[in-house]
Amino acid sequence: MASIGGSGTGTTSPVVTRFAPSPTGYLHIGGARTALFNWLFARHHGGTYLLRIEDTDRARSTEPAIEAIFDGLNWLGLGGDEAPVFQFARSARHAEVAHQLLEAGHAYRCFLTQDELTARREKAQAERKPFRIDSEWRDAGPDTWPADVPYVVRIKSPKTGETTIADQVQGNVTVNNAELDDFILLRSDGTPTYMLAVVVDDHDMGVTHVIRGDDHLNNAFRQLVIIGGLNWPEPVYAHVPLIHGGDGAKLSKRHGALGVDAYRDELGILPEALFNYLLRLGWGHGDKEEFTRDEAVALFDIADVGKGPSRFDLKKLLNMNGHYIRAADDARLAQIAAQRIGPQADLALLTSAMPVLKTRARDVIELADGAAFLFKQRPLAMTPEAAALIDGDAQARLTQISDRLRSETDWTIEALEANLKAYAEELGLGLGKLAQPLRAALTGQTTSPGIFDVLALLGRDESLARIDAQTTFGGDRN
RNA sequence: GGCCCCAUCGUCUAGCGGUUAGGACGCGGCCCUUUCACGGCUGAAACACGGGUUCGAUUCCCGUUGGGGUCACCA
Repeated sequence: MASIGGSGTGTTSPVVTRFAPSPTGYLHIGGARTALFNWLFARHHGGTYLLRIEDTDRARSTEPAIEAIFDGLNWLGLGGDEAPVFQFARSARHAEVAHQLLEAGHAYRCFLTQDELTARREKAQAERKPFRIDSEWRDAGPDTWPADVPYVVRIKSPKTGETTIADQVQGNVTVNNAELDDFILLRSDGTPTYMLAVVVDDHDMGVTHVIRGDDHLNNAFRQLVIIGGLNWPEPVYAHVPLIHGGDGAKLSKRHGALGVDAYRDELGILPEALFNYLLRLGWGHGDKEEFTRDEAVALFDIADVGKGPSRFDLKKLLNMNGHYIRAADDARLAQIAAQRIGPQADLALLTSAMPVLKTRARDVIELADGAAFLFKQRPLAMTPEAAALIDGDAQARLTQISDRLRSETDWTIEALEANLKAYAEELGLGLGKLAQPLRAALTGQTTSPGIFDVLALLGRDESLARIDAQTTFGGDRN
């Protein structure tokens, strides 16, 4: 085990990481990657990976969002090692810690109202001066406290000196303590703020490594003030860069930031493909592009994560998805495709067709579309291009083909191929002249798996029936 | 605007003082071929700029430019 001990204790404690989403929406792609990195880091070090739902914002947290997050996480195989912690349920403990800080003199009651604060903020802005809360209540004694007036509890941030964090991804980051304000720990209604809750929960959950989005880097300094006041050990921090959209702008909900459920349901992505893609976004290991879960666990190191934000590239995800589709088990793919095709999808047929279907699909949608011809009802609906292929000449040949195939006793790919190639030779034509009209008759489309595969898959009776339906006999030869 | 962070092909990245700057996606060409794919081969494509340090900078330092993050009784 690596000796990346927390800066608090000298001994190496078992690694504990956590993914702590707030359930105000689905699990988005950035969150999924943060979860992945936490999971990978914990696994790599033989540690524990925990989940915490930060549902203290009662107005915005919803039950469906919580379910969507668990659903997405489980789909990716990133469920927590223990039952998830719900932050809101722990508010009493958060308040208890705030009072501990109050008694130790590291926090104070502040009676400034929101209106007063807003006024001061606006004044500072008007004077183009940076605004920093400077509450006169910071050092006020109990004798000056107004009675029956609500107050908030603020932390006493240091006003001098500087703090540096040895961030595992960003390196050493230093900030002047003067930049830190006396932020709120407990609101005037007594509820804890995020800043307090995170620190308390991480401590109580035994979190040793905090791996989260870059947008929390500034918060880490504030959280350190609380940790210092409590004399708790500091966790190791690793702030990973955010993921941007293809245009470089922050990936937001209206900017192509889909929930992972959309990648599965609407884009037809396989979980192992998304896992691999997310892993490669911001992290690399030489020239290696594909990683199994085990390889990822063995090779992953949070220190190797890039410091700059990366852009999300759907084309590459799709390409990777194609790789995983080709590598996936046929029965499993048949199962997935069948859900999209409908009740008429025959699993056995679908499974046997999968080898020739999956090289032609980058996602599950294409896979299902490519399989659709297998289950079409006669007479087949023709695409305009396919219909155009069946002209008078083609119909005549189709009739000939029907006759030849009808007397074919060996309905195998090899025999069928030999048969039709011989016919093409007799006619002095390329196989393509025969294959395209045949493909149109058999599938109603101009593209499909190899024509002999199609013939074999459809079987003698169905093949002949589909061909005859397109000849001059109009399918009525019997 | 203050503070913090970042910077290699269009994109994801390898590189960790001396390389023809490598791979992948995408793009072009060729091959395979009954269509479409897959696959194989191949081509174009990058060290943001300016100063240093050094015998030598993509690599180390500073600045500029550009991009991002953050500044709530949200999380």
